[in-house]
Amino acid sequence: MEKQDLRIRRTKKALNEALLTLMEQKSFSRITIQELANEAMINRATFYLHYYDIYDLLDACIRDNMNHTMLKHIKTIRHIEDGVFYTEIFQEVVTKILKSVESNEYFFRVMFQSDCDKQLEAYLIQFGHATVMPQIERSFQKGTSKKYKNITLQLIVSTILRVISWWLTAEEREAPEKIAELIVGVVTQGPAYTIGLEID
Amino acid sequence: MEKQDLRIRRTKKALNEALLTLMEQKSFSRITIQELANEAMINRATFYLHYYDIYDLLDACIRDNMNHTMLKHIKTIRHIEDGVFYTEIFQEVVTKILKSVESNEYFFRVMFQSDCDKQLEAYLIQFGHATVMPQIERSFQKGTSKKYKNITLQLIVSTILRVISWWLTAEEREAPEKIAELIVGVVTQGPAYTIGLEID
DNA sequence: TTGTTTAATGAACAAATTGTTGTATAATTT
DNA sequence: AAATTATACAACAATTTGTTCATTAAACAA
Repeated sequence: MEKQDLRIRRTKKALNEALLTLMEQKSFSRITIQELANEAMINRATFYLHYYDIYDLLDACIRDNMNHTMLKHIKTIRHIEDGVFYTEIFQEVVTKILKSVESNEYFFRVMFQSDCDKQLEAYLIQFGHATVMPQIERSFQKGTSKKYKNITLQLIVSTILRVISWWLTAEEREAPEKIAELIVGVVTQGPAYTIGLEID
Repeated sequence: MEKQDLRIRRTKKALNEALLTLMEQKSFSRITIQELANEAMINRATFYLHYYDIYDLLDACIRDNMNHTMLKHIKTIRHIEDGVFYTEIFQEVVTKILKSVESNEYFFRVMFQSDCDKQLEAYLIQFGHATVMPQIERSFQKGTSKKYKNITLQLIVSTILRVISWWLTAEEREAPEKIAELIVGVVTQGPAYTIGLEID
C-alpha cells in the first residue's frame, strides 16, 4: 500500500475531521453530504470521488481510529488458552485498551454520544471473528461452549464498549485501572455480583 | 385516555405495519415518508397529521409492542431485595419475557435485524430508570454499588437484548427455559464462566 | 526545472425528498 | 340527521442526491 497523493490524503483527513465535528453538533442521521463538504471546505463532488456515501466515510473513520487505539492491544490473545481464562492478563490488556481510548478520547466521546456506535461495535465484533477467534479456537472444543462462542464474543465486546461509554461521560473520571477492574469483574463474575449484590 | 377516532386508529395501525414491512426489506435509515405512505396506502400529508417524523413513528411502534410484551413482566420487581439477587425468581421472569418475545417474534426479528435497535434498548433502559430503579433503591445504598447502579442497569438490559437477538436468529431455536438459564448465568456469573471457561 | 499526470473545482442537471398549505370529500361521531 | 373532523389531492418552495463535464490547479516523476 503505497502512499496516496498528498491531495487525496488532505481531502480525506478534512472529511474525517468534518464528520466528527458535525457529529458533535447533530445526530449522524441528520448529517448531509453538503454539510460535510462545507465543513471540510471541499467541493461536494469531491466527496463522491472518494466515498460511496456517508456510511462509507463513517466506516473509514472508525477503521482508522480503531486500528490506532483499541485493536493494537488485541491482535495477539494471551488471556485465553486451553479453556482457561487468565484474569490477570485480561486486566492488563483491558487497562492498555482504556489508556489508548483516553489518548483518543475525542473520537470515542463523539462516537458514543451519536447514534451510530452500532457500526463501531460491529467493526470490533468482525475483528474479533477474524483475528481473536482463530487464536482461541481450542478453548471452544468441548461441551456446549462451541455453540455459544458467537454470543460470548458479542457479550464481551458490548460489555467493554458500554462500560467505556459510561466511563467517558461520568461526572468524575476514574482511573483506567479501576475501570479495568470493573470490566474484568463483570466478564468473569457477572454484573450482579460485581456491583455488590449478594447472589441467591 | 379515551378511544381515538376509528380513522385515526386505522391510519396509525397501517403506518405501524408499513414501517415493519419496509424495515424487513431495507435498513431503517433508507426508508422515506413517501414509501411509508405508499405501503400504508395513505396520503403522505396524512403521515404528518400524526407523526413529527419517522423517528416519532418508530418510537410509537416500539412503545406499543414493548408494553404488550416484555414490559408486562418487569413492572414489579421481586428478584432483587435488600441487596440480595434471587436467581430463581429472576429466571422465572426472564422465561416469561422470552415467551412474550416469541409471541411477537415478528416485531423483534425486524427490530434486531434493522439498524435501529438502539432505540429499543434506550426505551428499555428509560423504563428501567423510571419503574425498576425506585423499587430496588434500597439495594444500592451501601458501598460502591450506588455509583455503579446506572451502568449495571445498562449492562443487564443490553445482555438480555443481545442474547435474545442471537436466540431469534440462530439456526436451531432453543427453548425459552434454556435461554433464560443462559441469561441468568451471564448476569450472575459472567459470560466467561457461563460459556465454560475456567476462571483464573 | 519541466513536462506529465491527476485531483479538485464549479456549474449544471434530473430525480427524489421534505414539510406545509388549501380546499374538497368522505367517514365517523354525537 | 346534523355536526365534526380525518383524509385525499394538488401544488409549492427548499433541500438533497448522485452524476457529468470542461476548466483549473496542484502534485509527482524525470
